[in-house]
Amino acid sequence: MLELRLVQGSLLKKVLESIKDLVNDANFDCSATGFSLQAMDSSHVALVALLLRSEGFEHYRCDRNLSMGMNLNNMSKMLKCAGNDDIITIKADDGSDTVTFMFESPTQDKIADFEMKLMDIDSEHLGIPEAEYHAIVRMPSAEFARICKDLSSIGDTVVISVTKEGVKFSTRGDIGTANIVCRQNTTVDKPEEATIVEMNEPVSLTFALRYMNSFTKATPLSNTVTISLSSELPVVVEYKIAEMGYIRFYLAPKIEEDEDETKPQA
Amino acid sequence: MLELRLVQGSLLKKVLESIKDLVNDANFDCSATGFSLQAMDSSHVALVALLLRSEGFEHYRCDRNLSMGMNLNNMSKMLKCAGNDDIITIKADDGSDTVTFMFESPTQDKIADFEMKLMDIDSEHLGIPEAEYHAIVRMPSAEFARICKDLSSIGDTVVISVTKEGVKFSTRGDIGTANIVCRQNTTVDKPEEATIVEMNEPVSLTFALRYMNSFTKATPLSNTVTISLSSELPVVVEYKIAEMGYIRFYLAPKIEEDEDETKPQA
DNA sequence: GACCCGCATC
DNA sequence: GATGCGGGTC
Repeated sequence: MLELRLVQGSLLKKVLESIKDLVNDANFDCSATGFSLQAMDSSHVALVALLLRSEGFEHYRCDRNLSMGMNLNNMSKMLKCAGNDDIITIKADDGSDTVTFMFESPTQDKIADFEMKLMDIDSEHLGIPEAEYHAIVRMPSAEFARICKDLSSIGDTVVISVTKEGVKFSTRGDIGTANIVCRQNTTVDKPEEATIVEMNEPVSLTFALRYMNSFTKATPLSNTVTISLSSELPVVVEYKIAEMGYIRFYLAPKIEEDEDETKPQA
Repeated sequence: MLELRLVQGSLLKKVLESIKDLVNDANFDCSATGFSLQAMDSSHVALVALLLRSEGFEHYRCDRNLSMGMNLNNMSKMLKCAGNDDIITIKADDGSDTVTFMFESPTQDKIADFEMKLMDIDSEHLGIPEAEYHAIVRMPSAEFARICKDLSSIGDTVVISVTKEGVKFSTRGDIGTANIVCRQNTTVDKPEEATIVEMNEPVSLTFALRYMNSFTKATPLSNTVTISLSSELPVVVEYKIAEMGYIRFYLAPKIEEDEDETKPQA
């Protein structure tokens, strides 16, 4: 028996908006710890890891670990039927092949329940080791989204370079080149507007903008984004979900080629 | 000679927006009583009845009864040329095969007139008997529209069930099922936000969501919608038009089939 | 289905 | 002035 009551239902709506374009089907795993998901994108290049800790739910009952395979597109369709202020409850009986989403309007005048069929999905759950990163950049999520969108109109890949001074996003395409430098800036009024660079050693890595732009769909979930970089490791793009957990996107860097061959294929 | 001056011209614009997708051609009937229309939708399944009473017009002159056949798409194109604050005057000479729409801007700085050809349309004007309904639901029109839209992302038909407690909208489709319950609620601050259920006996009827979603195009005309249901009778979905009349949509229920065959074809 | 723009609301 | 919602376009 599973029953998770999330007062801020819009969080779950946003979570689905941010991953449904990347992943078609995925298992949601419920345990005493929380509600989580780990999945590769459809082309098996990027990885999404979501965690919503049990403490973030108003009510969290999970009698035993449960893995529920869902079609994220269908799940998203159902969640779109919830109002942004609705309370969302996720229910499943043990052994059932369906999950129920219940939406309560703030006034309790409208109560909706949506039942969705579950699917069998075999997914290898990767253990993702905690790693030391050469550099960790924290910056406003909207700014990062804007940069990725802007650069993708020029080129297909972005080179992210971190130095003590800040972080540089560069691209190159048929029509020209672009470099956007964000200087470290901690003296801003509001902490969520700060750009903070923690650097152990300089690093410069290349990524496909197509995936970066997918990741930035999670921008509504958090004011800030954290980008963790090491040479030879996948970048981690993390959006914290207030009081509950995070959504993290992992993407392997492209192998750097010659300077004048900056558009290698994946 | 016909001359109808409607100060709130946006009403007429909204009326056309709400029926032009349902009905291609229709006769507008003018009499001393008012300006009215009754027409079946193009697939002959739903019926629209519009009434704009003469008292709602600033000036209403209709020397003798007149039936004017119009292509609603063309009429809508012309009305789109009127500003939302414009005063609209409808003019026709006896025996003429055209109608003229005149638009006056609020400041009188712009006066436009659009002449449209009339068409011969033979339409049986159905007498619609006043009926006793098993249940009448009044609810915010935007909420009803939202429910119809949401459910249509899951299934093709909606079952509307009224009990003393409230009204339930249900559907079923390939990806799952949905039930939305709206409880009776008269204690709300604003009367237009209330949900009121008058029930003589419980009723449960099935309708094609495609038509319901067409009807809800009339939502801008009124804050509330009234849904009148009886078994074996067409449902009436009514939007009152302030100070002037109403627009009503009639739709026959689908014949209920077995529980496990809930998606019959029209 | 995703993206962009305009309108309405707070 | 900023944010959220809805409609239209690609």
